[in-house]
Amino acid sequence: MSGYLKGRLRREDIIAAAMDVYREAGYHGSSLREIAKRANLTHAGLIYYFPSKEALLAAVLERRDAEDTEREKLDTTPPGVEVLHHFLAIVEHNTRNPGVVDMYTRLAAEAVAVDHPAHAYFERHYRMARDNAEATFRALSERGELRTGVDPAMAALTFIALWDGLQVQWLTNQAEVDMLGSIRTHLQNLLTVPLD
Amino acid sequence: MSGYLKGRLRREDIIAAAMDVYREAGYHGSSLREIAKRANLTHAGLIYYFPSKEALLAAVLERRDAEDTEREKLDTTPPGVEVLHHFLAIVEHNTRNPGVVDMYTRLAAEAVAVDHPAHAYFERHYRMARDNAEATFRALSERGELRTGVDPAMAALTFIALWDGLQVQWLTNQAEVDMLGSIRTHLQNLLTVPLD
DNA sequence: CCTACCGATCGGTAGG
DNA sequence: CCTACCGATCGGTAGG
Repeated sequence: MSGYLKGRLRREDIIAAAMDVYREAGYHGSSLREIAKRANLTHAGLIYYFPSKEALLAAVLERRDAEDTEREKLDTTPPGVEVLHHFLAIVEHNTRNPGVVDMYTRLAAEAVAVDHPAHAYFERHYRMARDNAEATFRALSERGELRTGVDPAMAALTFIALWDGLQVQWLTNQAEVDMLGSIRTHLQNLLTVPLD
Repeated sequence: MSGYLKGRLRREDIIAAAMDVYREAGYHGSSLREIAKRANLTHAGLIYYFPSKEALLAAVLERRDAEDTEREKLDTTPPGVEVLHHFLAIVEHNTRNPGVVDMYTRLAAEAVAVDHPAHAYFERHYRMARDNAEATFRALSERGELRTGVDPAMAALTFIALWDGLQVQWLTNQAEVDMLGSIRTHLQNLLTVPLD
């Protein structure tokens, strides 16, 4: 096994451990010592791989985006009902992966503070999500597939806000909250065509 | 000025300072020393008034509820469209008080963690909000004022989730987000009668 | 209400 | 990648 490969695997272990700890304690609440312990090394050893606490956070966010091949596909899907199906597929995927949702929600909430190291990341993330949704609703509107009086920009904002809010409710009580059904129903209520 | 009065005023100062710091740093991110400094005493002095960090948090949440005479009024309003007007009045009031919304959102997000000292408080808070909304939609449904096929329980969950999600978006970008308009439009879309 | 202190924990560095 | 350490900060206590 080459030294480079070993190093890469070690980094992956550390990132996975960091995601676990961020999920439980947020960024500020987590310590390099706790993350290092779960990756079986000392906190000084961790710093050998990631030069600072912030650099590790950046690596975690970067890998999360890299994993999101779904988002990649989203970018290349032409605006229309198909995009809504893509959104729903992501929600369904999330339903089977509460850990990632939990980590993301935890960090996003913390990063509302302007001086949080992930603030810029999430600002960009949300803007892209909103723009994407707005373009979709606009295309639907031009084809007459959006109910009369529904404004694409407001529909986009409402959709993203609903998605976020539902994740929080779902994380608090997964048994009682039908995240996928609620979003599907909400979208269907905006459309003049069936969503199936 | 009586000693008791002085003590009560001092406590109010400390609680106000705590709300400020919680808003900026959350509960775990804030220190008794910083809160104390803003209330013009030492952190040991603060502990003279509130025996622990958790006791101060409890006092902050308690006072926030006490201030919410609006919620009190909500409890005594019979289910129906009038309750929706009450909800919208709260949203409008919040629009003029970003500080309190910010503090609440920050704490609520942090308290998703089950071992957070405010976890039980927010669980109760959300359950009450959801139950209240569900009873309202149910009453509307029985009078035929809810659109066909709208399920009161799902409408309540969706409404609370949307409200929460919009607050986060609004806090991040107050200029671009029409919180009140979005909620009003969403509600109107569920009804068969005008919301005015 | 303060001064003075405690034990614990933090991110990061030195030096190997 | 570790041991050993630094300066800073934390919540809480003692004792007045």
